[in-house]
Amino acid sequence: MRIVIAKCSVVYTGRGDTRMEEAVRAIIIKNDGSVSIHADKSNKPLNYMGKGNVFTVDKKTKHKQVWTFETRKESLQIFITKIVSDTSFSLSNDDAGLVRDGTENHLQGWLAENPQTIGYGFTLVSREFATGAGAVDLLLEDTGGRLIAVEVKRTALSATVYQTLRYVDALKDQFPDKEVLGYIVALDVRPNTLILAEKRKVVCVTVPSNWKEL
Amino acid sequence: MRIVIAKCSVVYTGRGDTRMEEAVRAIIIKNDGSVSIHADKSNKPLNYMGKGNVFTVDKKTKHKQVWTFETRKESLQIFITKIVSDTSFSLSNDDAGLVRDGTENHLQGWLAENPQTIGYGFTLVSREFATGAGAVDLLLEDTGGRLIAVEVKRTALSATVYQTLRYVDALKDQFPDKEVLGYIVALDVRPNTLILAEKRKVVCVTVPSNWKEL
DNA sequence: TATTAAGTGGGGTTG
DNA sequence: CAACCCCGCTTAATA
Repeated sequence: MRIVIAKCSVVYTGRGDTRMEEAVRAIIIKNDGSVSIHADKSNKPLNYMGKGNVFTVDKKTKHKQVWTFETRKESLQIFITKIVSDTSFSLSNDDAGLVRDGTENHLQGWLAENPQTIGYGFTLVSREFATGAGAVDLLLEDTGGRLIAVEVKRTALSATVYQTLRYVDALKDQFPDKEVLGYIVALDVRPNTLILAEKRKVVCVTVPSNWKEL
Repeated sequence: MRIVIAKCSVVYTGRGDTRMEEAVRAIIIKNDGSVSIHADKSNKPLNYMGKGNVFTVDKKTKHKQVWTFETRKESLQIFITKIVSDTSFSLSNDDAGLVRDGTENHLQGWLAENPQTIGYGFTLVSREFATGAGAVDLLLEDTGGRLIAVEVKRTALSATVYQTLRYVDALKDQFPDKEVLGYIVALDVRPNTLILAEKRKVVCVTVPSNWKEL
């Protein structure tokens, strides 16, 4: 990992076009070839390019250089005016990285094992059940033999309601003799989404954020 | 801007929960208080926290420290085992940052002024026209007096088709005596999206990525 | 390989 | 503050 502090301006062309006027910034070049350019604020870089680029240095003079990072479709050029510092460090190259807990996937798994928390007497029919409109997260059945199509989300938005309705319609086609209900189970259901869901007869269940402790 | 190279493990709790085993990583602490932790790959940090946190250091011994970054809702703890390097740099504090060109907004503006590029004889009725299902990007009219609801996107996905259909339905309610057509104009239309769009009678128009030069 | 969906998504705009 | 939508989104799962 190489960290360069330099006065520079930057031009990017590819998926979009961006440019930055001259300023003193931190340039981080990593082992995999990725590069990011940082100002002294925000955890996000001002500009960046992923691994897999070709890095070339065009030395006009000792203090006038153009660094080019190029892939087939994109190019990032750093016009170096003055280098303040240029250091390389050796980090762990077997870094296991980040482990996530409590994602939607965990929640879905837990709900599959505890369907009665969604509604009294509910039992699991299938997980990721394939309908004509895509796979529904959970397919349940209530004590009256009605099918329950459950869409699990961290945050439920209005599009989630329409998504659930498509599953319900597809299931009604598949099982013409059954009654089918749509449910949304989410950590966060927006007020607007709730209103829309009620209008379209979709039930929303909010899961407390500490569901893991149950 | 302070750059620390250290052997450390990390725990984050807040919007989600994450943890990282011990490894040598780069820790970047900026002037606005934001922090990010980097491995020697990817332009993105392994873990981070935005500005506005409270930074406290709990020194067990010279080489055993716990750095805590806390906001009201989140907390990031870095368990420092060994510090390899600890340097501070002064960057521009008046960095003007990034300027973007050629975004979807630009495209939408250009299309509003050149509606005939979408279809022969099309004329602009309104931009960001409010329907009951949200604002449609462009509302046009063809020579036959039909209304054209245009959704402009960089990349058109299947959800875009449903979004357009909701606009079309809402416009039919608003103008029961008019015929209403749905159009998607995008730089990139995925094959699957195209198939779905044809099935639902939504027209897709692909804009060449060099539209700016026209 | 391509498509879909999740993310500690981020960030801006509008009501 | 919430809702909505774009982003050079990125990234992982999946068909």
